[in-house]
Amino acid sequence: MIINNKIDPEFRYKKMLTKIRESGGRITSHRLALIRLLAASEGHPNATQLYEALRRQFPTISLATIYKTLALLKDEGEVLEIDLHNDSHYDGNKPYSHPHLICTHCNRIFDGDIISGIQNLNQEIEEKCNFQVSRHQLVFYGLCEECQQKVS
Amino acid sequence: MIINNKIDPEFRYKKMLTKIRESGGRITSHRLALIRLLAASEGHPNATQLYEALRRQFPTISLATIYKTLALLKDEGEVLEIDLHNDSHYDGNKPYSHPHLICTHCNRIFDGDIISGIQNLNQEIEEKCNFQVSRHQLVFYGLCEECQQKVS
DNA sequence: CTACTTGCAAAGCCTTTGCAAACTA
DNA sequence: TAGTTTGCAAAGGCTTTGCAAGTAG
Repeated sequence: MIINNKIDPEFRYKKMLTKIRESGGRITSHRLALIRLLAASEGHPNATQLYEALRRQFPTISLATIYKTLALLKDEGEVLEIDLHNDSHYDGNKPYSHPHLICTHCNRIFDGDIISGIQNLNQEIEEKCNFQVSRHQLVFYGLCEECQQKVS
Repeated sequence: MIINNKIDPEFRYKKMLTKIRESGGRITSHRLALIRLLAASEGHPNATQLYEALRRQFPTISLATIYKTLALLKDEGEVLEIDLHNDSHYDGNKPYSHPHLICTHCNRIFDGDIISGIQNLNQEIEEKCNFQVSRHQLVFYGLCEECQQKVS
């Protein structure tokens, strides 16, 4: 089910459709297409990027629909919102808390869920701070491999 | 210089004033008062909270002035902006990247800079992802000690 | 006196909301 | 057909900006 540090988009696609149906939601062509994009979440798009991508195939689709469907999937726990400065990005491929690495040069967002130290961190926080962690948002800013060479 | 996991507010106060002077900025009564609040950053206030606090003593102060001074101090590296969902909070006491713990029940923001695992995390990211970390924003959501008892 | 800072109001951005028309099941 | 979803436009909330008046140095 896991391919190259990425969950099988087809699996995520079906899971999201099922969740919507189970909650009494309806499947429209716009939702189908949006969910297909979110299932892969290639590049961790924001609402506008999803909108632009879908507009080619569905010229009448609106940003409001994107936001409404994103809110629905967030409520169902099927999409993770990555809150950046006045610019939310979305991950429907791995909708659980995991670190992200953001390149300050090319602005790409990378998954950092290979990092193993998080579990220890949560435990350390519970022990030292008596704070019971339920979720997190960890963002590391810096230079990705490609940009390190360009900049240096 | 460090008191109870907090840097001496007086030290921070003087440091910020010096930085502003050095960059050709002027010291006004409003800036003095704002910097005094930021030096302690008790409770990690946002712009509106700083505004409300200062308005008692300076009825004519404006939100714009708060934002402009915050921007100035951010540029100088003397204030850390904590980017939360449509709501930035500020820390002028410890203006460097450090973790924050946010209680989802009482909404208080705690410093998590006692956590030692961060260094290892940065190193793990550089090794495994070939990503050169320059700064980070780590936010853990959950229940603080007091609220764990209230909720349970 | 000169240059910087202030307050006000307006504008910007992203996101949400209200509502009639369109559509799914 | 009944209830949900859509697009549009307007509204919301936070933050930034333009500019004339005020102030620090």
